[in-house]
Amino acid sequence: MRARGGRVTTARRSLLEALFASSGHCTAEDLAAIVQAKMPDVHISTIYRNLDELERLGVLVHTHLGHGPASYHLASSPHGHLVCERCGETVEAPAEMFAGLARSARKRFGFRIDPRHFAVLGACAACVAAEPAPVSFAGRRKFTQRGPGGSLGDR
Amino acid sequence: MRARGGRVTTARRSLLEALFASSGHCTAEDLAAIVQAKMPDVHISTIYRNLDELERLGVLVHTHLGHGPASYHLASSPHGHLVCERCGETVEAPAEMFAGLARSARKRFGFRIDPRHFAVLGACAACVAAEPAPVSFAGRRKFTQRGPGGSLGDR
DNA sequence: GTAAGTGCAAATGATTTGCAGATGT
DNA sequence: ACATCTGCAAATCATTTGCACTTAC
Repeated sequence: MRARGGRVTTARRSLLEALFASSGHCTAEDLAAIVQAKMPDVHISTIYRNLDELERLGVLVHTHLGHGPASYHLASSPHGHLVCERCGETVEAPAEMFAGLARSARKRFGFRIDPRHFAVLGACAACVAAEPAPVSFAGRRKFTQRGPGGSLGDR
Repeated sequence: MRARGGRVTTARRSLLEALFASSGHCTAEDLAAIVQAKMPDVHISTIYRNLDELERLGVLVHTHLGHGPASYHLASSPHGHLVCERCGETVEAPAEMFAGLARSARKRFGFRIDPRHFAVLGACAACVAAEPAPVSFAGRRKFTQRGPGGSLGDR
């Protein structure tokens, strides 16, 4: 099924391997790091170009999990994301959780939602518990995904 | 109620006026344009700093309606957004549309969602109707919000 | 052989930051 | 007076693009 419509280059093959290896939620830079471990000359712009291409082919999708870079993962098993605004914790939300929203969006506005492209932000269980007082949603402050380790085994 | 904790400067007052005048969904640059119409020397960085400040005070919130710049609006009347990936059409989604999602997120993950911060993308009624064949969600391509007119009266 | 793909450097767009000078209280 | 704000220029971060050169087919 590889690269229908284009050429099979080493950079492309390597990018796909990186995607399969690190199942889910890598930034372009994460993937670049993995690919460059074997092929140091593969440039980040090539990564971006191929991610674009693979997305156009429907092989993968990108998602915005918050401020900061986009995350890429294979298109199989469609799911949305819940991301904690405090700690960056990300949980995959199965498509059926969006069924109610999808239905009312369609009914009221004729709108068909795609719950995959942008994450739903909020507060994870741990952060809700650790909260001082229920002051609505004031004190938000920018957070960064991607733990101290940088790429890959992130969290 | 103005600027509790800080000073009342002309730039700040003017920014608030711009926000009240153009009810809802302005980018920082839109707001800068409005402010600069009267005070040409107010710099965009000042706009950003004050938007940050006002958000910290809970006066306004920012939302990401897609790729591209963030939108700011007054914190009153909490609502989410549905944004068409094809044409950029934006509709305000009343909070209760997210009730089902909020409930299942809490039940399954202890997660408390904030439907305001990121928009839910998808396809608006017009674009769904104009669609050739139901090819799932392949052919996405980047879109730009902000119609030809630029700031303000945008749609 | 030739068009598609690549590496690199430079451009882009949105936002942030350092700093010296201006201004609200 | 003096800390807070502001204007400006430069920095940053994620991503894109132009171009000359390689490479898969």
